[in-house]
Amino acid sequence: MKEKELRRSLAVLPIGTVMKLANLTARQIRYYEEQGLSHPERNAGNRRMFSLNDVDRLLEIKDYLAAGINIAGIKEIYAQQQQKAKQQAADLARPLTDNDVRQILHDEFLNIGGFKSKHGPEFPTH
Amino acid sequence: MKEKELRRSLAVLPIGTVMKLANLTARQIRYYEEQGLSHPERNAGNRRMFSLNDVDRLLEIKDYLAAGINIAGIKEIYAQQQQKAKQQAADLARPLTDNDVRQILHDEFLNIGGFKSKHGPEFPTH
DNA sequence: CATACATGTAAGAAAATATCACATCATTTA
DNA sequence: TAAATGATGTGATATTTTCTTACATGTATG
Repeated sequence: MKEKELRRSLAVLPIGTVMKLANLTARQIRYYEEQGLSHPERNAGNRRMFSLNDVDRLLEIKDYLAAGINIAGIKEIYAQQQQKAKQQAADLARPLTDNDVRQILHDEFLNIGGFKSKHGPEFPTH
Repeated sequence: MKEKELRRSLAVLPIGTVMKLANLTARQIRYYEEQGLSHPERNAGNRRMFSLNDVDRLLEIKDYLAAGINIAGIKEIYAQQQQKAKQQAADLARPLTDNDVRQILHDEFLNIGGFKSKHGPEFPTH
């Protein structure tokens, strides 16, 4: 359902609403943004406007903090998630080159002999 | 899904957001409220706060107006819907009286003979 | 103890919203 | 046709919300 995704990413909530929904102070919300953990949009008047996804993210940050993870740690977690997502997108987007195909076939033969492939990232197999 | 219903009825949107979502001016939105067609909540500072259901209602009003129905007509439509809803709630809420039971049983026997019940509103059958 | 981290708080400016009053323009009615 | 009505625009002014910036605070950590 693509429409639902769109609704969840629509920036429609002012900070006052988000404060209540997430039970956070304005100070906390702005600080998490300052630290690069949250990226609410801005309207024409420079007011922060949040989506439901933004609220989810804030709740997540709150949970991590409550679990004793500091901001630097949370930043790292999100950086790694970002990395993984980027890799997956790349895997999906890049068409197989002739070299990829040769490499895959080569690995196949190696596997037949009981050897393991030395290649880390998997290619889409279809 | 009761949770979804709750989300849709949460008053989280300021009038500025609603203006964009429904493509209405603040004047129009306030006027429809003044006419009793819309009932947004107010926050502690007297600012109108709208739910998704409120936005749906505004879009509906907009459609009715575009269809040539005036405010009085729309008001009547909603009054009738309210009536129907109230009746249905009453139907659901009222426990069966002994008399209801007798009446139903009586109808049953009539139906066996091929006759139709003369009673309009249905009672819950379980 | 000195530092860093997460948050509180205060000041002042800018933006958003409130109400109220009057204007406008089209349609209906007397 | 003049007058009334209905839906919306516009302007003034007050209040609320949010913004940025700066400094304060308490707790944990080296």
